[in-house]
Order: sequence, then structure tokens, then C-alpha cells
Amino acid sequence: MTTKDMKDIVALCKRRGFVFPASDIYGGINGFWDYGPLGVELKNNLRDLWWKAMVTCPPIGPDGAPVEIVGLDSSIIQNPKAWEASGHVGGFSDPMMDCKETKLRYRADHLVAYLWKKSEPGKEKFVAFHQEAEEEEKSRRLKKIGFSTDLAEYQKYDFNDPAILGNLANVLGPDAREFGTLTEPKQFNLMFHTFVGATAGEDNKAYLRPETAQGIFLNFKNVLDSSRVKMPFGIAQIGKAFRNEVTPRNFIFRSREFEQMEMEWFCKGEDAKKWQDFWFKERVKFWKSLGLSDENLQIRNHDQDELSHYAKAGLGTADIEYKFPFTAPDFGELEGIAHRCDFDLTQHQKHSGTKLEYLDQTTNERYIPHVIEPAAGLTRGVLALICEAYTPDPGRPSGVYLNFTPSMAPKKAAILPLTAKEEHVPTATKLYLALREEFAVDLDVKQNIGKRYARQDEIGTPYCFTIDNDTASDGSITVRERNTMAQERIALDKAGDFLREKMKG
RNA sequence: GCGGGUGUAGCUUAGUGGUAAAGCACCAGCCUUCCAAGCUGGCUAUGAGGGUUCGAUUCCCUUCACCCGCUCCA
Repeated sequence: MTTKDMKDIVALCKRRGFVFPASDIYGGINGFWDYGPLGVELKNNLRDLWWKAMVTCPPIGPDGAPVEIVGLDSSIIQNPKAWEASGHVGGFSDPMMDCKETKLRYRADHLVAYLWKKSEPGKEKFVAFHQEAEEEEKSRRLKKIGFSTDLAEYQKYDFNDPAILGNLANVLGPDAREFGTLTEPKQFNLMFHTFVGATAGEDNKAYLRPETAQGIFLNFKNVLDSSRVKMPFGIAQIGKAFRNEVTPRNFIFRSREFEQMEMEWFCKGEDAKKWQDFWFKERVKFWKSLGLSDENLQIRNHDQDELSHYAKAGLGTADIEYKFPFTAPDFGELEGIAHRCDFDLTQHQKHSGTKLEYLDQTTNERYIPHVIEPAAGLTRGVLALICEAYTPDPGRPSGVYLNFTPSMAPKKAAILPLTAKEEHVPTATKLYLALREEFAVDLDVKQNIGKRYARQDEIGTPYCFTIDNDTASDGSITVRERNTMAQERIALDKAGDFLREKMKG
């Protein structure tokens, strides 16, 4: 059993046209990737199936009736006030400081500094600690550097205090031995800025959305007023989102421009638990149906301290995680199912002055609904599918094949005339033209048949149809199956039925 | 952003202060009745910028990208 190596996967993605570095000919740009001819097919397949599972054919709810979900495609740029209301302008930038001595980096708002009250004026020395450090730990460290160990004799400062920021030379970093090794806090703006209109200035500053969800909340009232939806219901959206990640890493796993598939499920607060459990199960089922294996999937509940600002008061967030080659033996987030409470709608109601309540006309009850949000990374899903499918196999000419399910495979079948001779090519072309009306298929005429099979293995095409001399005499073709390399003969005019049947799986 | 590493063709590797080499892949043609076969021909590279030098892929500086670790991931 050969292991999956991320280097090989990235190389295959580039070689066969799944994923390219963005701006490759200029040396790339950190955190951005382009999807090639096969990558976009794969991404579209996943996107379309998600849309089908959410909007076109949503699941049967816990009470036996189909649930109601409508679609939306909101703008990437919205009024900047929306991001103030959502908490992203205030909460989406973290001041960071580095320690020149220890090379460690800290979030300034996670540190505190202690000043000995009896310090002579002008000779103040501050000692910094991690916010969550135990008192005993603090005393021990103070003793070590020859300071009083009685914490009551100290005044505590936050790192946004000018008394600290103006005096960094006299601050001892949390892990440092010398004073004055901490750098000025630097703001990391996780939201991309842009300017709306021809002139750039503070007045027309805008943001690229860091999540698609807010577009849904902003349109809650519009959808309610135009769609005859009744509680509980969902609004689903797929689209790009942008985050100025400090460190983009791991191929397309953490990139600065990525694509999300989010559904906001609006329900009564008292029903939130029921719906979170429901959606969680549905979403796990979805990923498994695409071929992600049990052993590579895990579910994980967020700890209280890692919950988002909007989820702290609620039922928390449960993640569906995938064991990527670069996280193994650990897992990386694929989708989060969060209880966002009534945080967002309440915030937007407050900031916009527009009522965002739901009126239940049967009970005459008005309330701001709670939200359960299954939010999945489309591009992360693509990566998981590629990693799952990647199967080294030294026993075949290509040495590797991609084991996509037929529904996810970028090409469903390849039509191959056995030779480039006249008697094979016209029949193959005719079959290709018929099948492409319904399926993404390839016609490949050139080079020997082995090379063509090998190529299709590498891009994960599940079936190859080969036209040979027998096709002319008995109307049969060869079907070659990707995983087993086994061949069987079927009737030429049954090729469409064959694929249609396989696509159901 | 810090520390370490890497950077020659699509891939794997060679080499040199003086014309950059090969295998595989790819493309074309021939051949070929089922798994990268064979023959002929062809395309393609020193990540980018600057410096030293008569001349730099080689030496120096800067930068960019990728990998590993730290940090971060509302």
C-alpha cells in the first residue's frame, strides 16, 4: 500500500489541468489558485450536487415532509455598514506582536502586563503574561527575575493601553529573558478592502465579503416578502469569499480567495437543537455519498473558547472534518454546522433600522428566528475529493488513478477508436456527438490505446468505450472499467443507457 | 510575520565563470486489433530583478513562489 503524498497530488493537479498556481507565469501569488479545465468540471459537479441536495431536492424533514429551501446569489460587495453590524469590521482584525528574542508571536489582546505599584516614576518595568496564565505561574516567574511575588502589589494593564504601547522598551515579553523585545502591535486585517467608485478614499471604502452568509441575512426580508416561504425554511447560496489569511497553506485548503456553499436555516429558537442535529446528519450523509470514506471523516464539536462571536450563546458548532494527507493523522475542517442564534438578524435589524421579524400568521406571534448554518467549503470539498480519489497503483502504466465516483468525475467516459484508421474513427465520432449531449465525455483518437487508457486513469474517467473491428460487424463496443481495468462488451447503441445507469450510483 | 529548506523542460535528474545534457512525458507522421510498445521528426528550462565580470545558470545582493516548523485560521 503506497501512501498519498501531497507533493504528488499537487503535481498531478497541475500536470493534468485540475489546479494551477494563480498568475503562474509571473511566479504565482501567495494564497490564490486557478482551476483548470478538469478542475472546473469537478468543482461544478460538486457545486451542482450541493445545489440539488439543498435547493432542488432538499431532504425530507424530521416530520416526514420535504423541507423548504430557496436559492440566492448576492453581491460580493455590500454596504460596509453590513460588515460593521455583522461584527466583522471590529472582530475580524487581530493586533499581533512579535518577540524579537524568542521569535514567538502573540495576539496583543491575549496578553496582559503587570506594573509593580512601588516602581519609581520614570523607572517603570512591566512584565507581560499570557492572559490565561495561572497566578502561581505568574508569581513563580516574577520571583525568578527578582520581582515581588505578591500579585496584589501590581497594577494590571491591557496591551491596548498607551502606557504600555509607549513604553515597550520596558516590557518583558511573556517568554523573554530581556526587556524590550516585543514589537509594536500590527493590525492584521482579515477582510480585503477595496474602493467603490473612481476615487479612493475613506468615504467609499468597501469590503470583499469574508463569508457568503451575510448576503443571505441582508436579503432575509426580501426573500420573505417575495417567496411565500414559511418558517422553518432555508436560503442557500454558493459563491466566492475572501480572507486575508496570515499564512495561506496547504495547497487550496487555506487560500485567500475561496468558494463557499452556505445554507442559513431559519427556525424558532426552541427548535434549533432539533434542526442542528438534523442538518448535521444530512450533511455527513452528503459527503459520504460523494465517496469520502468513513475512516477519513470525523465529526468534532468546537470547544467553547474557539467558538465564533455569533455562536457563543448557542448550541455551538459541530464540524465535519476530513483527514487530508497534510493534516494526517489529524483532520481539517470541511464543513461547520453552527447555531448562529438570532445574532445576525438582530444585529442587522439594530443597525439598519429595518424590522427583520417573522410574523407567524397562524399564531400571530412575532419573533426573530434562530439560524442553523451548514457552511461548507466548495474548494475544500474539491481538495478532499481529489485526495480521496488519488490512488497510487504501481501495477498499471500510469502508476496512479483517480477513483472519483461517476457523479464527481470531470469526464464520465472517453470514446476511443482502437486505431486512427478510417473504419474506427467515424463510428467513435458519432458516439461521441451523441453522448456529449448528456454527459461530459472525451473523444481521443491519437496514439496507442494503452497511452489513452493511462491518461484517462490519471484524470479519473470511470469508463472508456473502445470501437474496434467487431463494432462494424456486430455493433458491439468494449467498456473498460477504470478501477479494475476489466473489459466487457456492450451494444454500441446501449452506451448512453450504460452511463445513465452508472451515474445513479 | 519569524526560523529552516528548495528553485535547471510537464516530470526525474546531469552539468559548467565561455554553445545547457539526457530519460520519460507531450506534439506530428509511420506503424499498431486493447493497457504509457516500436521507428522518424519536433516543442519546451536555469523562478524574477539587480550587482561583480569581457562573459553569470554557476559568485554576491534583493525579491517571488513552494515545502517544513512557529504563529494565525472571527
